Amino acid sequence: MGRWEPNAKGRLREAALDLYVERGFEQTTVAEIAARAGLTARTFFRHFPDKREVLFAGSTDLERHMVDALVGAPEAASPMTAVGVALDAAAAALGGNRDFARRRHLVITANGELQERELIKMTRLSAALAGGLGRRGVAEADARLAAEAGIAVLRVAFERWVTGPEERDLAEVMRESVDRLRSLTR
Amino acid sequence: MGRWEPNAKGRLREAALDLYVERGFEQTTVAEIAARAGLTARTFFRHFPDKREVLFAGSTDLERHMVDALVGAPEAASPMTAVGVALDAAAAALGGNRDFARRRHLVITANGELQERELIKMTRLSAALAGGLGRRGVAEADARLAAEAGIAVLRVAFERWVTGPEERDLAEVMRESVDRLRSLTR
DNA sequence: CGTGGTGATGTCACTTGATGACATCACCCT
DNA sequence: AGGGTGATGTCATCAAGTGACATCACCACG
Repeated sequence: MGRWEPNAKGRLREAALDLYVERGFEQTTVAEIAARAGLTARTFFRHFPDKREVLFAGSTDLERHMVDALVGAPEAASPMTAVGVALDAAAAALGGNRDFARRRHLVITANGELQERELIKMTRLSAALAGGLGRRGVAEADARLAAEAGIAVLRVAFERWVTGPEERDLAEVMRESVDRLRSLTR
Repeated sequence: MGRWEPNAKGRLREAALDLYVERGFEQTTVAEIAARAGLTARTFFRHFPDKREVLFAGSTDLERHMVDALVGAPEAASPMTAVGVALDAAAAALGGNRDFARRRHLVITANGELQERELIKMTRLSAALAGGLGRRGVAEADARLAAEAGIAVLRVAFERWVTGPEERDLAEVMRESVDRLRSLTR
C-alpha cells in the first residue's frame, strides 16, 4: 500500500487527542493536528468531516456491536434483557482502554460543541437500538422507551466508571446501573 | 432610546428563520440575515453568539418558566406530579404560536448541527428541572430520572403537536403523554 | 445651552474551519 | 516499461467568528 507512513487516520486521532488534552479543543487548530501527524490540514479533512468528529469516529463500531448483540439475544428475552445484552457488548467495546476513555471524556466535558456532538451520537445510538428492538417484534413506543432507558444507563455507568477513582470493570458498573434503574421504576 | 430602528434582535430572529425556511440553514449566510434585518454581520454576532443560537434564544425563558412552576408546585406533590406542573408551564409558553413552532421545527429537523444544539438545550433543561426537584427535597438520582422522563415527554408531545395535522391544545397532548408514560412504566 | 459620556452600530482586518480543483508520485498490475 | 490508482500536497476561496477602533444620535448634567 502507500508510500507514506501507515495508519494516517490513527495518527491523526492520536495527535488530535493529545493536543486537545494539552491545550484544549478550541485552542487547537487543524493545521497543528495535521502537522503533528506529519500531514496537512487538507488531508485531515479527507479522513474526518470536521474537527469534532475525530473524537467520535469509533461510534459506528460501537453502534454495530450493540445492535448485533441486541438482535442476537435469545428470542425469549424481554426488551430490557435484550438491551442489557447490548450494554454488555458496549462494555466489552469500551471497557478495555480506560486511560484513553478518561482523556477523551475530559476533553469532551470541557467543551460545549463536543458535548453537543456526543449527545447526537447517543441519540443515534438510541434510535439504532430501538430499531433493533423493532426487528425483535417489540412495539415502537416500548422500543423507544427501552432504548432510551438503556442509553441513560450507558451514560451514567460510563461516567461513573471513567471518573471514579477505582479500577472496576465497566460491565460490572453497567449491570449495577441496570439493576438500580429496575428497582427505581418498579 | 436608539436612533436606529427598534427591536434589532427580533428583526434578526425573524430574518434568520425566514431565510432558514426559504433556502435552508447551511445555505444561508449571516451576512444575508443581517442585510435582511437592515444590519451588518458584525452586529448579528453582538446579539447572538453564533448562527445556530438565533433559533434558541427563547430557551432560557422556557427554562425559567418551567423551573418556577416546578418549584411552586404544592409541597405535597410527588416528583412526577411536580414535573407535570412544569410541563403545563411549558405548554403555556410554547403552545401559543403553532405556526412559528412548526417552521422552526422544520428547520431544525432538517439540519444536524441544529439538532445537536437542540439536544444540548434539552439536556440543560433536564438538569435545571433536576435541580428544581432537588430544591424540593427529592434525592438526586430520583430527581434526574424524573427530569429525564419529563423531558422525554416534552419532546414526544411537542413533536406530535407540531407535526400533527389537527389543531389540538399542546397542554392536552402533554398530559396524555404523561399518562401514557405512567402506564408504560407501571 | 453646550458638553461630554454612553451604547448600539458600522468598518476593517484577521484567524480558522471547511471545501473544490488540480497536481504529484510511489506502488501495483499487466 | 508503462499506465492506472489512491492517498497526499498545493492553491484558492468562502464563510464563521472575533478584536480593535470609529461613528454618532441621544441623554444627563452643569
